[in-house]
Amino acid sequence: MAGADMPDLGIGALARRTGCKVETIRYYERIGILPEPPRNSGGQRRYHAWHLKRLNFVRRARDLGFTLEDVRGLLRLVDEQGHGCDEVRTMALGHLEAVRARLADLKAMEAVLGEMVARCEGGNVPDCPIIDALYREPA
Amino acid sequence: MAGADMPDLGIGALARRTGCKVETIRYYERIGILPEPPRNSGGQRRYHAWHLKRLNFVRRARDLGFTLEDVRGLLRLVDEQGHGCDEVRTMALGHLEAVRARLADLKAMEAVLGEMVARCEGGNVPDCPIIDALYREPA
DNA sequence: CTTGAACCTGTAGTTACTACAGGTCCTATA
DNA sequence: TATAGGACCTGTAGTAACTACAGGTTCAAG
Repeated sequence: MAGADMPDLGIGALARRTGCKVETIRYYERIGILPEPPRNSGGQRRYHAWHLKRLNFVRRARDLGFTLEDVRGLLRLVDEQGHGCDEVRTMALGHLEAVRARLADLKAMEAVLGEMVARCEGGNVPDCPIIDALYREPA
Repeated sequence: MAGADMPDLGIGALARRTGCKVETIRYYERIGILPEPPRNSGGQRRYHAWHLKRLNFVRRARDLGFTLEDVRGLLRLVDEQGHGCDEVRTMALGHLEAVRARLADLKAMEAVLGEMVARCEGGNVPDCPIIDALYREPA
């Protein structure tokens, strides 16, 4: 029996519960990622559990590196009842490949940087091996 | 005896030799990364070997993931004669750490994505395990 | 001399937010 | 009930690092 049943949330409370910033939530609404919530008599946004769930979905997908366009696609698939699991899988696989490519890039960068720094251990030589390395091998 | 002595280069030739786009070169000039070259009688930019060397330096540093601000700092150090090798080393080390942190992030992403996709292998279940995974664990 | 590629400037678009400015509303306390 | 101050509102502009035009000039080859 933690939170009783939750009537509705202001934008700040939603932000706290999802880890998004308030401005980000309004931004998602503006670009159509999060639907416009109802407003109270004073014109302020009131969110329900549904919005919380959806925003958490968005945030998790973003954390995993999906672009907002990807997220838009995933949400579309989620919203079609009986969504095609293979479409979702295809998107996730494509993204996984992109992540792996980026990983390979970063590993190469790490190797070059690591070697540059290691060669420099010596200290204060007049012609720095790091600068030299940057001038050499334009890839 | 490859290229004889090279008198000067138009912006397009410089672009071809460095792998930068023409617009990028003009952009670097605008923001002060690449100094303004002399112009010919018609007002077009003429580059020399020095610019080629400097732009290659910039490009290589960018390829290694240094920001333009980093590059600005590196160039400043390069231009001070008797530059401090330890300053350069500190920058490179800092950057190496950033790269390693990003690598760790990406590896975590890869693991989660990989597992999501693997659980989905089965095919066309009505409630997709990937979507489920995105709804679960808001991290 | 003509044509078409290369070049010029200046501005706006991209991604995914973030940060104001200048106001209105809500709520708790005195 | 008055009021203080936090939460909220809209709209715009800024960030990084380019990229992509539009609407013109210049260059070089034939």
